[in-house]
Amino acid sequence: MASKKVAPDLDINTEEKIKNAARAVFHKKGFAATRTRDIAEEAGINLALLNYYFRSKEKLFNLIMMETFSGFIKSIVVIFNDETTSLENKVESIASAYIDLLIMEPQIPLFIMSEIRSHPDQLLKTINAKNIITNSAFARQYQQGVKEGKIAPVNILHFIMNLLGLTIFPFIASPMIQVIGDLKEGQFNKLMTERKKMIPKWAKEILKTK
Amino acid sequence: MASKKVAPDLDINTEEKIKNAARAVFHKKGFAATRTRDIAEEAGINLALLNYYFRSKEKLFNLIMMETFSGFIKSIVVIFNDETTSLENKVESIASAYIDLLIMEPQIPLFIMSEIRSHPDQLLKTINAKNIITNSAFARQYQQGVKEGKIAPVNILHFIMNLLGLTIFPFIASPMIQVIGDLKEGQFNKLMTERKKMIPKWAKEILKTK
DNA sequence: GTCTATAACGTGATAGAC
DNA sequence: GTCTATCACGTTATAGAC
Repeated sequence: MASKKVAPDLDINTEEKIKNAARAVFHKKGFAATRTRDIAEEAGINLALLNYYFRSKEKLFNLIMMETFSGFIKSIVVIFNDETTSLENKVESIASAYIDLLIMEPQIPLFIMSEIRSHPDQLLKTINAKNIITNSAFARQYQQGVKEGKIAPVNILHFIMNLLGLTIFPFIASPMIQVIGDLKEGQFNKLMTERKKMIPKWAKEILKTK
Repeated sequence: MASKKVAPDLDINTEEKIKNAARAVFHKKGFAATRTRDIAEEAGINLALLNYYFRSKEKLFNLIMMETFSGFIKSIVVIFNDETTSLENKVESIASAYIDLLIMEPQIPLFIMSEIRSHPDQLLKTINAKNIITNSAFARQYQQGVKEGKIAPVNILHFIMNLLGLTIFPFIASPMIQVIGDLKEGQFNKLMTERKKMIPKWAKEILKTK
């Protein structure tokens, strides 16, 4: 039995090689700026093979987009719907999970936000809208906190925007941040790691602010 | 003398008409997904005219990119370097100025962040790096606050990321926010307007949090 | 300055040999 | 399944008439 390979796709099948290459290139350049030839080259295969396996650039893109987007959303949904954790716990988990993910794959948020601009439907299919939020344990705990006077009576959407903004925005703006802060290799990720501990503290104060 | 027109470009010259159309289309779709024909059509002129005035798609894009980006940055720089206002004042001004701007032109942040991904040099030319931050009145006031124990000793970059994240991120993620929140026409902007008052309060708490 | 027509090129996709 | 060669098409850019 072959050993699990973490590193490059040496002995995995061609279909997987193409998908991995497509993911990398699409994430980096977006749909419109990506040429199928780029993907083929990245995968170390011939252009014709790409169409043999996936029929078209668009079909391949849709596949990658769906996988990336649902993976990105799933993290939130799972954490938000955990009945066994406190609101504070959920905030910590979100910050921690996303920062870990985004240190590994920093292009994901910009990729998703950019492509949604041109394929807005993709989004609506994958998410089943308000239910995710309206019916989550997270929302119930938030409203409960408001009722008990522990949380300021502010629209929960503000808090969600705040939490995601604090967590995700730095990765979207990283080229600007790195220039503004004159950061060297690795310093950016060090800052992001610091934020895993800071964001829950900031969020806690935000929750109390009227 | 002709009266100032806020609305459509009826009697302005062709060059300006093309630039306005190019700005609109590039902002919406990005460089790669934009076809020069789209711009020509939007401008109500012929495709050949575009090349007559601007030589190439890329030259036209660079022009728009420079204008958009420097306009976007200038707001920060001016506010950050005002010696006559307090730190708190500056936070209010940033939130207020950017939210007003982004309600009018919500595509700007995503446009800038996306295009910097492919043209990272453009950025470095326009910003003269660390000086903007390191030498600003804002930075001095921040360090002063830390020294006096009024502000928690946290890297100023964190605070900048927080402030911009709270202000700008909702516009970048607006399609997602609108679905998650099941928002109707206009409700999103109403939320953003609320944030003009809330962000300074949240920022104030964040500044104190160790 | 503005248009129509077209050249020149890049890219997605397929035919067909192996 | 994989490759080379090529087609078909869309897009940028220009030539040339008005």
